[in-house]
Amino acid sequence: MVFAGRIPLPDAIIIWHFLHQSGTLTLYLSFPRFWAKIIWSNYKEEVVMHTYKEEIGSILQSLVELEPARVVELLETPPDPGMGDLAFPCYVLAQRWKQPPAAIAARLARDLSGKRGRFWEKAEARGPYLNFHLDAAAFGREVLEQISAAGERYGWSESGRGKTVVIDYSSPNIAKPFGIGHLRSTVIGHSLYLIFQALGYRCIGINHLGDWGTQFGKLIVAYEHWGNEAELLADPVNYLFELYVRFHRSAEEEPALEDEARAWFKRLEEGDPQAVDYWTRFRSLSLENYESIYDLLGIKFEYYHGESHYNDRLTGVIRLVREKGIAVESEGALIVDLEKYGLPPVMLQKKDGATLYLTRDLAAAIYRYETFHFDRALYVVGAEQKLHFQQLFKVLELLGFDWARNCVHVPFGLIHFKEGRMSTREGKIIFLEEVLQKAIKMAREIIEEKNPGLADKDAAARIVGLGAVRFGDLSNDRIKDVEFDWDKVLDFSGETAAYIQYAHARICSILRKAGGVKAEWAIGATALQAEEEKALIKTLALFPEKIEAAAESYRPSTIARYLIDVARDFNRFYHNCPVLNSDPALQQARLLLIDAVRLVLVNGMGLLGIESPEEM
RNA sequence: GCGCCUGUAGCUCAGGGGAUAGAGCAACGGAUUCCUAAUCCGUGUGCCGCAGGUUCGAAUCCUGCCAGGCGCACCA
Repeated sequence: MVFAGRIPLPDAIIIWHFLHQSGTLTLYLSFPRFWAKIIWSNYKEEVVMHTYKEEIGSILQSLVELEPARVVELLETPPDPGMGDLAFPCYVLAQRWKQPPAAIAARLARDLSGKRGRFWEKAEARGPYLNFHLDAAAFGREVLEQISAAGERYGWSESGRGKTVVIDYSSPNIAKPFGIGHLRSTVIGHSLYLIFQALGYRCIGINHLGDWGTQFGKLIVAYEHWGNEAELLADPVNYLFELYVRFHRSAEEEPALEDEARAWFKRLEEGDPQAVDYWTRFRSLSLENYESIYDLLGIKFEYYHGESHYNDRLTGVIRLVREKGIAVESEGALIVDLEKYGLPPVMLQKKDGATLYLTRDLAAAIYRYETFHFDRALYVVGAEQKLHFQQLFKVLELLGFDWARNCVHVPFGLIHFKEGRMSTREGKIIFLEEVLQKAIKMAREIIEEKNPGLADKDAAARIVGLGAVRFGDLSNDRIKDVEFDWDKVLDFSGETAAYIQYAHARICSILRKAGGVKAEWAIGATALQAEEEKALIKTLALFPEKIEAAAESYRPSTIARYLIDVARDFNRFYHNCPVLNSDPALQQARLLLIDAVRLVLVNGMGLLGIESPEEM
């Protein structure tokens, strides 16, 4: 509860405040459905809706007998800015009012003729639509003021305040090299982490390392048969990879090796010292490699809780499942029959007594809830594991955990070669490290060619190269499969991170020459009347809702696409509206505008885990 | 066999009930006395997989089919 003067505002949260030199205090408040600005000056309160959408929603409320929120939902953007900035389609009213939509639009336009709002200056009918035209000056000033005041927090909100979201991402099977296939979970998960954090959630990032299971039995068998210490220490990750591939090649002709591997894993689960010793070495050797890549990518986790972390909780889980009476013995194994729910049965314990992936996921989920009391738990894991998660969540539900419905599998498509899928077992894999290094090298070459005078080329190349790889993965809808193509990875033109970074660098260059900006210049926004300027301002205003949309659908691509739009709008502006070579008043307004663009680009790219260099 | 996902321009993909379906790449042409040409502008392209249905209105929702991918008990 916040008190605005004498008016109590329930459920409001102060987002930020700004004390002007004049003594005026500006408060931005967040309500459950909208947010508002309150300006205090001589005890007069003025409440202004944040967006013109909401303003229109309240204006139309009485005229069309619809809830403001419903009106806002129906509002859309006309195909051509010349038609207006926002359109209300009148079809919905046609049935209720028994009139053709065009007649309704005309009538509403008549009702509103001569009227204007704080952000719109006129409304007119065009066919079945009631089109609103923005007051570009008032709107532009408001947008620039807000962005300038919010700065590096522009777009952020408090909608997730007090809530916790646990995000399971990256989660590679170690003892295998970090392949390009691991990139997706890593960057999508990390981006979701940043997005939820921007919305005020407390985020817990967990790297659920695949550091347990039969693959370690396989490695031990391979090492016992063919391994040698010197080679292992010389190049641990590649050597383990070779052993892993060799195991699978040999196992095709000698299936007994698989039994040997299972036996070793069983020994590991029983705590056999020799097995544990092997496991510890293999685990730490490959983890070193993983950590170097996370460092390069700037990714951190709150916890590296691998599957092995839950070992001492597995018997408890098995006991719980038995107590609840949902498990049955079948062919010597312990399973849960899910036929009633249209799902195949799941196995929790093999006939040799060893546990499985799902058993450990069960233990992990329970542990996470007990530890973090999450409001939501996300699993950023490939779409091919959809069934696994349906089963996991169903078993949790059968165990009586009502928080099971807050567990969400965030699936993504497979990354594959033109020729077919990647396979670690067959050695058909691309090393992520190689991809990153090549991208950085290519970026470096382009910088050498385009900007030979740049001071720190290596730093810029690193940012641009890593950005290209990340953006390539984040800009398409995560659910779609992607084909790995070197040409595409190493392409820096068109809809890429470099396009956005380049726009950012251009802005920084202008700002350096101008020597800075001042928030007060927002008053001059009246001067921003060019089509390119109006389009840019409208696009900038969309940023907060894009972040919300990305979180709601768990799709960072929403933000990536949006940033392409921002950069494109900026580039058009750049080519048609000189900043430094314009009249002082216009120059100030334009400087503030491009500074706002800069903030949106930096904040938005930041949510994708991508940096923006000041020069490139 | 059963289940899930995907199918939009030559290629890669946006758009996920609303006005004439959009970008990038590739092709061709143009823009640099001026803030970085990794940019911008212009030219051409579509049975939105197919067939039904719901709706005032469907690329978008529903059903069936086709094609591709991915799953379906001792791997993770």
